[in-house]
Amino acid sequence: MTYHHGNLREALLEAATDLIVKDGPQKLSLRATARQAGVSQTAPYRHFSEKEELLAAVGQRGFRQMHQELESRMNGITNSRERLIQGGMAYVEFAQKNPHLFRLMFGPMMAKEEEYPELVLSCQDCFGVLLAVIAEGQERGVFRQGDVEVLGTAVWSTVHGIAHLALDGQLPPRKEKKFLSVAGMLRAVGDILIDGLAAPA
Amino acid sequence: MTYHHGNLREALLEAATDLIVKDGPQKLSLRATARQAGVSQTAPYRHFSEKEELLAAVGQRGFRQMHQELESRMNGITNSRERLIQGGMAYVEFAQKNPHLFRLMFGPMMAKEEEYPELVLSCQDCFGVLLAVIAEGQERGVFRQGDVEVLGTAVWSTVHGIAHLALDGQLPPRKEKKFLSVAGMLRAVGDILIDGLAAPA
DNA sequence: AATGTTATGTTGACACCGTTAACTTACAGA
DNA sequence: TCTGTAAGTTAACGGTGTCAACATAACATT
Repeated sequence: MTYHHGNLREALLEAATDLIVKDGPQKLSLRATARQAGVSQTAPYRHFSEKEELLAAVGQRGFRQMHQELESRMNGITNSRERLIQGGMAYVEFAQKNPHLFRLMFGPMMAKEEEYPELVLSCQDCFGVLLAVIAEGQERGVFRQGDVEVLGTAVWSTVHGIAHLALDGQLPPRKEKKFLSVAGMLRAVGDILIDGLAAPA
Repeated sequence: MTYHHGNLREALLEAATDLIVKDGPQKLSLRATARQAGVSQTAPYRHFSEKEELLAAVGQRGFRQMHQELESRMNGITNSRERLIQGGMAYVEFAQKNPHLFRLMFGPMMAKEEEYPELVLSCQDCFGVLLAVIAEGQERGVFRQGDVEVLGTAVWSTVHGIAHLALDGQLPPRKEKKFLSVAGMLRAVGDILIDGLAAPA
């Protein structure tokens, strides 16, 4: 038993992630996080200047995890169109499996790039995965020519929007159409988008 | 000066909206809201059972305002394709003009349909505007056939995603491409999507 | 007009929270 | 071994959400 914890920063991130996954970022208290890590209530201030900084670090961890899941899902698929779809599926599934974390990742801290540059960078890392797929598809003549970032933004926006709407329970379209799963919805929407993205015959 | 306020519920919503627009929903305190409305700190509990219920009501108001702005923007435009684009523009501009409110509207309360059915309904009202445009375009043979809600979800997802990414400062694509405005981005992305949405020649 | 009920406001209190200040302990290099 | 610094502690401040108990105004019935 040491007075110094040794690796408190990581322990706090673990604890905070646990609590957030359970109850959402709104409910997270710094004191509860410290408690969960078995440490006094002000110990976190040796590692994070304020609560929001801890939250940003948790978000950054989320992006790293998502990056990993994206790559492992698309691994081994060669068809560009299918790679894009599977990447989108992994993205949406990540959001559905970790709704609170996803909301935190794209929460209000994202808008403050000067304060949390690392958070923004780890987000852009994920975007990079998408850009690579599109560039590859362009080289193979599967996708239309044009600025990769513009095409990428089109895809990202759509997938990101689907993820958000799914979290909000607005997907699949309501009424009596519960038979359309989120995955089915994503494929249907993806088909429309990719038709527009396709290279002219 | 009356003991009874007369219309405290509306006054509280006004006050809360003001405070949220200024500092975001996170910072809003029920007590500050009461203060701003010139009333004791527990008076709000006569109109809202808890803080979140007040927030949900503010979000609902946001959806009503957005609905209005959507309709007034698309008013008078006949070309279906352009109607869709302009509607999307109004949607994204609303998000950019009211970032905190937009985040609140699509915040965690949206996921609890049983607790806040009216919030969800006022959201679907906005979706309805979009569905109408698409159905109209289908009748005119401008858009491809198919389930209106599926096509609508495709468009909504994209526009919604763009709005979110814009709030997060991820739009326009970073690097040196600041020349691409959000509006320009929306049009570029919209073109891709609508190409996929177009009726076969 | 008098009276009782209910809706709407008030004060006071409780436990919890974020954050700062001042203090203590462990370790690392001279 | 001494000393400075990093990493922990306790104590305290003002603010917050929420509940219980109380007060007043509006209204409905007679």
